[in-house]
Amino acid sequence: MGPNVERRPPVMADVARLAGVSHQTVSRVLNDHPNVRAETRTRVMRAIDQLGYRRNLVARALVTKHSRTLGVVSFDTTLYGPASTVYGIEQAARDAGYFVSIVSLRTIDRAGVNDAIGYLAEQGVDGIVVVAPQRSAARALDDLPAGMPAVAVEGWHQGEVSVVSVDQVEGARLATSHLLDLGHETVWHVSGPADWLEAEGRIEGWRAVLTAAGRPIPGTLTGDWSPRSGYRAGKELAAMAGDVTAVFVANDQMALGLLRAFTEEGVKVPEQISIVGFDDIPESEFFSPPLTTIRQDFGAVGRRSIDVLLRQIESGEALPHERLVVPPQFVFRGSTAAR
Amino acid sequence: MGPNVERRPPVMADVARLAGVSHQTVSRVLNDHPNVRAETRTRVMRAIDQLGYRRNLVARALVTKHSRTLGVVSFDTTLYGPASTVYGIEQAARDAGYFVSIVSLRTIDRAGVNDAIGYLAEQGVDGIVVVAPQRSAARALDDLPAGMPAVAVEGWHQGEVSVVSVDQVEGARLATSHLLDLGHETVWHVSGPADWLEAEGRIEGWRAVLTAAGRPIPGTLTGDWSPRSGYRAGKELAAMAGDVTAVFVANDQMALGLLRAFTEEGVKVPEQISIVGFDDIPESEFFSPPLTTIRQDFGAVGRRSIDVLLRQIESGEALPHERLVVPPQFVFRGSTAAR
DNA sequence: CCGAGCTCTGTTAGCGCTAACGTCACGGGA
DNA sequence: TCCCGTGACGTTAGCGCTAACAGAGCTCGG
Repeated sequence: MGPNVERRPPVMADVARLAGVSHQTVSRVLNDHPNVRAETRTRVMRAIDQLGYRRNLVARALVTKHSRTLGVVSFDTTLYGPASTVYGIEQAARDAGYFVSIVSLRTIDRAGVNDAIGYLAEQGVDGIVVVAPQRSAARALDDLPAGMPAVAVEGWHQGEVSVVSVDQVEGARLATSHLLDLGHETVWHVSGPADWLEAEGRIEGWRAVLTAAGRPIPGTLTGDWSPRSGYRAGKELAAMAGDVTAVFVANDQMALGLLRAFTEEGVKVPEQISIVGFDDIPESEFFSPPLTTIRQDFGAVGRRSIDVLLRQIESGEALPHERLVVPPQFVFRGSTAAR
Repeated sequence: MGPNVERRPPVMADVARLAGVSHQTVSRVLNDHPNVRAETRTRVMRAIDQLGYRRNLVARALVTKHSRTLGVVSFDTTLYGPASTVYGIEQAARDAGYFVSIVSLRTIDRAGVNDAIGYLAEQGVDGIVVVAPQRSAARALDDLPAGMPAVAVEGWHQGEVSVVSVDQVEGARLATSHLLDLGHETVWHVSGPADWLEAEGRIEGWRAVLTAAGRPIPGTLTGDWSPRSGYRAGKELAAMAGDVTAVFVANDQMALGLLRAFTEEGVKVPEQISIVGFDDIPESEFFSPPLTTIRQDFGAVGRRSIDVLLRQIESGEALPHERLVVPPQFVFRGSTAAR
């Protein structure tokens, strides 16, 4: 044990000393500055891995004003949709050389989202992605710190920020039209919870198709995205089995609940009632019967949102906010049949 | 437009000037230092929100050597298990005042995990959680940067770091014993992919119970956790319907695949074959039939891992590494019945 | 043959904070 | 009265990096 018992990690100056150059030259090597002699470069490199040196990005961020870190605020990343979106975001960010700092909210409201954004701002993120599926949460984007690049995912469409989302209305249209094309007189709808933008969009698309076709519009049943709520809705629907022949359910998990309820009540799918879901979770294909549904490309949403955000960050300017829409895709499987 | 067109965000010195104190006093207010007069404190606070000042945690981290950020490296956070674990981690960390920086690997191997750890170390995280469900990945923990606090989740049990995991062997025991208690002669097993520690643990527990009971041990079918692979296994099993009366499937998604295959082949569950899954994903309760399974408390795993990690960080010392085990829970539903 | 213009490297001055120490006023015990 | 402890600040010196400039040695054209 010499005098340096304190094994503090090596810093740039240590590398410089060992390589016999100035610390600035080390910095130049690390940042691929062109004006460094090849011989000097290798000498520095040798010193670097001899000492096991790693540069301190915190110090770097302090002077460059760029942390190369992006903030993500999301809600319940346990759900398939948010989880997939965040995954897409993280992948795209890392491919572009950015880190991702995540805050996932337990309950989502304006204050919570605001706090989260505040924390991330203090932490020095270069930009923020807000996965804001609820109206109340999306509004928090109105009071972003000045000059903070940001993008909303599945969010509100008329704020000061760009928005990337799947076209929910179109998805609902596809689902509803499919059912009508099959000869069903009308289509019932089990919706997501109020205040969720996705739920609203799906109701809108469903209603629009029925209206355009001049069909009666049944009252909607409201769920909370969970299989259990779908199960409850299924029981209700089964009770009116004669009247109901087609149901568009706002997500696959609730559709599973319906399927279960119908099985219990002896209602045959698709013989008596046809069902269309939404999301295309990996399980849907193996439901009994396999679920006809609308696929959302969450990965694409994540990637696109990072594209938009990075363009904003790297231009250094407040670009005009755009609205990017990812098309949904109809997936035909066994839960729907002609009347 | 005055001379200060450049609207750079306010810094501590700006607050100090406005409040008529030194920047150090501002710092003291921000850090709740006791020796500040109440009147001074309020004056500073007023200046702070008059300017909309937010402190720069990057600068703070540079001098304190603590970023209050934790790194998490995980694999495919789209899957229910990892997603839930990461969610638990994030919640626990934030409750303790820490941020979470995530790296999710596309493919998991030693080099990838090592790189991820390296990035996080450069970024100045105070500690790292590695969700390392595969043997190869778990080994990357052997070459952590010196002095970096770390904890492995669902990982290898004999490294230099603490490990938190659900007791997979015990879970498999519960599943297998249940089936034997029901009067089945033996139990087949559809396992997870090789190299996955969870898959190994479940095989071990299953085999141990059969061995102890002196029952024949059928060859295992191997899946990849996906419903599709379960479906394939189900087709095989259905072909030998007479011989097979009970199957323990290594996760719920594959169990869903089996269910589907059995439905197609006209094999009745649980009348002809009983099935037990693993995980208790939210959907399981609504499968047809509802799935008997083993619940893993991923949230608890996440929370415990943060406990261990923070204890390490805050003690500032290399504590003896421990092995924390979260008990699994048996959940009886409709997919199993007496022979 | 000389200065303009390169390439390569070193020196200096911060980035925005906190730690450590210095200073000053006050107050109470001998 | 003096002394010293203590509360409430201010001042200074970095943390580990990069940007900006400085300077030394070289090439090359007129």
